[in-house]
Amino acid sequence: MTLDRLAASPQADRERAERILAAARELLTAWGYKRVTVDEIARRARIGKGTVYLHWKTKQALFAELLRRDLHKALGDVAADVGQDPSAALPGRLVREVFLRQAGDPVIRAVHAGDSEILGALAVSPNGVPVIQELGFHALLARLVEVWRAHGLVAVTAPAADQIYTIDAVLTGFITGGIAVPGEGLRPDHRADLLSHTIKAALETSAEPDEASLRAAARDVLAALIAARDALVA
Amino acid sequence: MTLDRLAASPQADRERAERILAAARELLTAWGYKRVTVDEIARRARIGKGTVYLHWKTKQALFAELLRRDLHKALGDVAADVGQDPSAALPGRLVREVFLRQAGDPVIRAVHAGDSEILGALAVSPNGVPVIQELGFHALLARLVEVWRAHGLVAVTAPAADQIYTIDAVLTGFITGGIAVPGEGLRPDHRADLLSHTIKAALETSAEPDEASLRAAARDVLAALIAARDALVA
DNA sequence: TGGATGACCAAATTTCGAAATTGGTCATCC
DNA sequence: GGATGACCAATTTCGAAATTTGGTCATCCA
Repeated sequence: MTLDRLAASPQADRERAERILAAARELLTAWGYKRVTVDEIARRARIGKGTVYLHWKTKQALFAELLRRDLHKALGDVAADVGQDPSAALPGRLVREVFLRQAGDPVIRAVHAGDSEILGALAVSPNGVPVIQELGFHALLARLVEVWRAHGLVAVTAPAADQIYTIDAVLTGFITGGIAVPGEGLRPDHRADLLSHTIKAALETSAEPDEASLRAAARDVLAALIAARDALVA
Repeated sequence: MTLDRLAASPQADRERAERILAAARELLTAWGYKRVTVDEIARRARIGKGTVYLHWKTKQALFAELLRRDLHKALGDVAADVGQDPSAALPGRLVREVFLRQAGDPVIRAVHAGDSEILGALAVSPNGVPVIQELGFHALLARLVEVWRAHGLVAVTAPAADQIYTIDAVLTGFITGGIAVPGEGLRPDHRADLLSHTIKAALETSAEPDEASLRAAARDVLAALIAARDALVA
């Protein structure tokens, strides 16, 4: 998404873009989209303001790439987990990983929570569609459910649409946190365990999956994650 | 919570208070707390503005009673269900009922969702505590989990605090709805079914409860609901 | 000579005092 | 003596002036 235009050297050019993105990320989590000025980003990256516009056409485009970068990394990390251990492809386990990524990254959390305070103009795309949809999260979730069903990891007696909705609602509930329970007495990884257990109980088949089908499912889940990750670059 | 003060007749006085509350409820759901003026309420109730202040000391006090009234009725309704059918006391069933009440009542929904757009100054009490906590929702939930555990309807292997948190998060997730899934393609009662199934799977013991303990649990659940309801009046 | 820059501009946002509105009171009136 | 609406202080809204900011481009070196 960087503008095509020659620089001193492709090497230096890329490194400069990284410096700009790093400055933008810092400011975004600290101040939120609206309060961050391009001037301030340039100052932190120790370049002129005009130089920012040699890399991105608009402020929005810059932050959109920032979002894609973070999400790209998160999806890659989750995919790596699945590659390491096939059982990480199970619904409960996978949702657990997603939860922990957002707990550890303010930007990703903002996306999942639809936090317009931080996301500002990025919260909804020009078409009025929430970024998280724009970013293909729903398509990925639908694909994952499809894979899980195909490999018998979740019950096929219930409609896939219901399972998608359930996962989305439960994940959102754990991310935003409940209303009634005061304070955050629970550690993120413990909350992740509760979420994992809930998803597992609500969706996974009671029978333990055999090694072979789990391994096959993991391969498809991995492919879906990588496909979703790579789709971000397009 | 009405001010103690003599009126033409206790009968007429009470009826007038009801007219005021009805007008306030209409306006609250249509415009939200902040945009509703006491003047407009009085106009709709066809009385002078000063008369409103013969019933409540402040605008906040008026709406606080409105909230309590709606919640009082909802808790009574749920209690009635449990009285009718003991199996309505099961976690999944009970949460289902709560979900349907909030789906059907804009004021209750606003309370559960923490909708400060509608609740305005009511969203948080003067102490900065969310209304829903102030209204004892957490205490009720804790008590219900305690009862369910005592009667073997939910597993006692997991800590009660975890179960309370889980119910709260899941319920909140279903009320606010997920982020990724576009549109509301699902009917409220169908969403209620999915919620019910999720809670049941995540918390209830696998063994079907015997008639006797279910009946005993229902009695305690009923008592807890009534106690929570009556606590609103204090 | 072309990549980097910051002065510059139109548009959006913030400021802040004036004007209007509103929660709450109370002298007045049936 | 219960009900009322004119009235008041305090808050909110309005709006125009002042400031800020996203984005451009003539200028400047390396």
